[in-house]
Amino acid sequence: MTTANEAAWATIQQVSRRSGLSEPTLRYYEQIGLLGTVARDERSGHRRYDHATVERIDALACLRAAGVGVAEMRAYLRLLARGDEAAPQQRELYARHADRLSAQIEQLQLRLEYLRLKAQLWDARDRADGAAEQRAMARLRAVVERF
Amino acid sequence: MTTANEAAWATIQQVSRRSGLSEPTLRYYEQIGLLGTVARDERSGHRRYDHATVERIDALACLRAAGVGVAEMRAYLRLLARGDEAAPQQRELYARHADRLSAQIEQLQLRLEYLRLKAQLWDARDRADGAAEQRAMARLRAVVERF
DNA sequence: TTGCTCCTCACGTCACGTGAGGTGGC
DNA sequence: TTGCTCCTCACGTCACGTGAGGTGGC
Repeated sequence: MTTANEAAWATIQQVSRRSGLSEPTLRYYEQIGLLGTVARDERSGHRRYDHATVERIDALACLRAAGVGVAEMRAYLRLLARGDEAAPQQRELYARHADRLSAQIEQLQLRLEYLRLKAQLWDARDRADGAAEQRAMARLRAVVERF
Repeated sequence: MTTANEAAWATIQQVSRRSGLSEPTLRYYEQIGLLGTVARDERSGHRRYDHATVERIDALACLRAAGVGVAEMRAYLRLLARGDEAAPQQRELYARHADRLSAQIEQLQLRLEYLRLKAQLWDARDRADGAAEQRAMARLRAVVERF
């Protein structure tokens, strides 16, 4: 007997935590045909995600994180079905979305700087520390320049 | 006479590019009351975003990037209206969302690594380079471990 | 005159989220 | 027996996107 931890399958909660996709999202993806057939426990009807499905969800979750929508996920799955024959297209697809995500992360890092500086600004105001407030405002102006 | 470049106001397109919010989104935010009153050109009816409004949109856009929804944006605006009195809450709000965004960025960086390695994997397969394929797969397993 | 940007209004869409009501497993 | 997780199904929601049809500015 095996526990879920070492088993050949995973529960929906485990897959949700791993992938960052919510449980409703995993059911939704299955319903619209992104996951193929997901095995079930015969008695309970609970989903049992096997290794291949989990790997597929890994890929979909990473694409989703890059802002890819359902339509292009289907395009990806069509390439996947063609195997090594579609290797150049797979390379292109992954590289393209990696580049987009990379640019997106850079933007987010700038926004993060902004949020941190705003926190510092209000902290300075809370402490009535005029000098610190001026420093935060100067750094904010520099960040905003790069928007 | 001034050009838009050096003017005291900005067009919706300029604000859209700066903030990363779409033009429909800017109109939507105005409609639901997040922007207050946006000035208009008398003849054309075109929006003229003044400096204060642009700064407000900067803040909203950064919060949006951190995944903040409309409801909490309103909460933020209520704090803003209270001025320095609400400084501790402002500090807390910004710090909280900065922390969330920071964690989110870390996750995204992991997903980015995954996408890049997948691109390398398919590139190796395309070139029928078995050794490179094995290396990419090994590195992929290491990344997936951290999901 | 010709693009280009902008406008309003109505409706559509995408990707889920949220109960209600119920069943299995330790 | 009691939480806990999971199920289906129907509907709701959030945050916009998308035309249609039209007007102003260089």
